[in-house]
Amino acid sequence: MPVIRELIECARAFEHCSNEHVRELQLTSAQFDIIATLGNTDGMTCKELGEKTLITKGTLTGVLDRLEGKGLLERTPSPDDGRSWITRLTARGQSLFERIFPAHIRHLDPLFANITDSELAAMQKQLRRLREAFDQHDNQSGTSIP
Amino acid sequence: MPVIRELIECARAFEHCSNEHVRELQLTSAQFDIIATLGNTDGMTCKELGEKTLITKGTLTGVLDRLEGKGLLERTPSPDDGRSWITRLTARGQSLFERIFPAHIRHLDPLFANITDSELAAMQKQLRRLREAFDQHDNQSGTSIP
DNA sequence: AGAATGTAGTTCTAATGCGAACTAAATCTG
DNA sequence: CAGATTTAGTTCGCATTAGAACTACATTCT
Repeated sequence: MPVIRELIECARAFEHCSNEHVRELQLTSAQFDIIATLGNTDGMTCKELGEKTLITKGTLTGVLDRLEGKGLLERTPSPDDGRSWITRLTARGQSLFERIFPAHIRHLDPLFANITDSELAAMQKQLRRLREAFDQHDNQSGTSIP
Repeated sequence: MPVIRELIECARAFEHCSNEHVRELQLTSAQFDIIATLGNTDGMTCKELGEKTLITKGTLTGVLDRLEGKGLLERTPSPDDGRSWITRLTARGQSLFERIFPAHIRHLDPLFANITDSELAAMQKQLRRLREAFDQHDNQSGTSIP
């Protein structure tokens, strides 16, 4: 499965590039991901955050705790749903976001310099297809009820 | 960066598929990876193992410790290099490998059923290109010495 | 309304994961 | 050959990861 190897290496290589820049800001990759997702929004629930950032809910609690500890975000009870919380950036968090997010984009941008948009789009399509095959397989082995 | 998102989702989806099967054998993904890499070999050094499995050396020590604890592998000092160890499967490890490796391949095989070899090859090539862009960027920011 | 079921978040455990500091051995210098 | 620099592997600290069990609130169904 050389594709798989390349897939994983590629994902790691990207994360490494991204990490390198993010670590300078005393943030981890996951923490940056959250800040970037919450930036310029009115906040969202844990569930939404998890879906957008691909962080599992069990992990999310810890990541959010640490960000809350740093004073970068706050959690308020949801008015609509008693089980749920709205997580949003604090003023400090928002200002951090505004400072680092564009810089991060600028940092990553050159990575894609030699690849055209249509190539990227093609890759995305292929990857999606592959992922759907994986997901489908998951469901099949999960649901043995006819 | 929707490609990146797809890339990461795809890698995770695969690992999830793989995990599901491997966990039944009381192994973690990383542990299986080691077993699969050492199977049918005369053993190799930590460094080689790290390169082949993409596991960082710091992590590797722990993974190998646990496998050694299970009696699946053994470490003997390298005759050539006093710093280095040869890690190889024990008889139990080898027999486990022979039992589970083909089964794992059979488990994963259907995932790729709907994708042709040439498509996979094309993806691999694209991913490689992308990864090389990432790696290159790493080196650039790392080495500021001309 | 009341029971069964589902869902949002938290907590827990065990294992990675990464990077940095460390030890010991090897290799490269001069 | 002595000293400086690499390299192999371990150790450490901290954060993340998956997954399962748990709590509390919502929804559904009758």
